[in-house]
Amino acid sequence: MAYQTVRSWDPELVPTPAGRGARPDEACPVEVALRVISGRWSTLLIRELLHGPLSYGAFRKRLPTLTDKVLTDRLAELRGHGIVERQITRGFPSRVTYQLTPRGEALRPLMIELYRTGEALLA
Amino acid sequence: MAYQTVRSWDPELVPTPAGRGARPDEACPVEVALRVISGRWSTLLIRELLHGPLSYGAFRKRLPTLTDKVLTDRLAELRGHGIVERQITRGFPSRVTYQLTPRGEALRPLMIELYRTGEALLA
DNA sequence: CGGAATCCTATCGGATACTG
DNA sequence: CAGTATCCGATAGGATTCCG
Repeated sequence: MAYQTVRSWDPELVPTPAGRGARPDEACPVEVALRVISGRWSTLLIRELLHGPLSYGAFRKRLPTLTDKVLTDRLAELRGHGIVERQITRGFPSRVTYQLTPRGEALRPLMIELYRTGEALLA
Repeated sequence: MAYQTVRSWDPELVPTPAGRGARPDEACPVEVALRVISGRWSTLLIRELLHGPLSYGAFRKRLPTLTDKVLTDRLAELRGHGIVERQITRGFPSRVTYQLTPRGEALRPLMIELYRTGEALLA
């Protein structure tokens, strides 16, 4: 009979089997969360939207060095993840605004924790 | 006189000027935190180490599809960030183990929050 | 056992120009 | 105002081979 060391999972760190894979896994909750906030500029867009809805042009004013292509890419990605939605108001001029969905608002505690952890690492 | 809308920062979300930049910034706490956990396999290595020290070979056994190159890269990166340290025990056989530093242990709340948020997004 | 050195490819994101 | 369409260089990370 051979011995083996069985590792028990910390139930606070890894409460469900979904986080116990032996390889990168789309369904792992940690990766799900990371995927929606990952990508250059993503956290900046989320930060802006956590303060309220913005138009395309308002993004460009607040983040002047962000190019159209990347802004469009990121907004599409965030919309694809159900984090952001686009509101079009018809009329002259027709107004387009982006805002967080309830799913998007759910990112706030994570953003706060990221900030906190980053500050701790800097100290 | 022109009007302008001045945005006030949510002091819980962005408590210090370090997080108010208009472009991606290495010194932004959010990016600092993201940088140390980013990269494929990184969160898996951190998860393993949050359960205790591991040898190089133990990593390979627990994460069989992770290649030497990437494992070496990630460990070097995590060591460079001061998250992980390497302990060498002389003798036969000479033993090498990797473990989290106190800075590394400080990532635990963030990992838990990532998991929580990911589960919320999946629901 | 515990790595380092090469090579190769896919994706990412910046620059630029154009459009309804 | 609110985007699209191309192009293109830099990295990231996987496969493979070799080393003390």
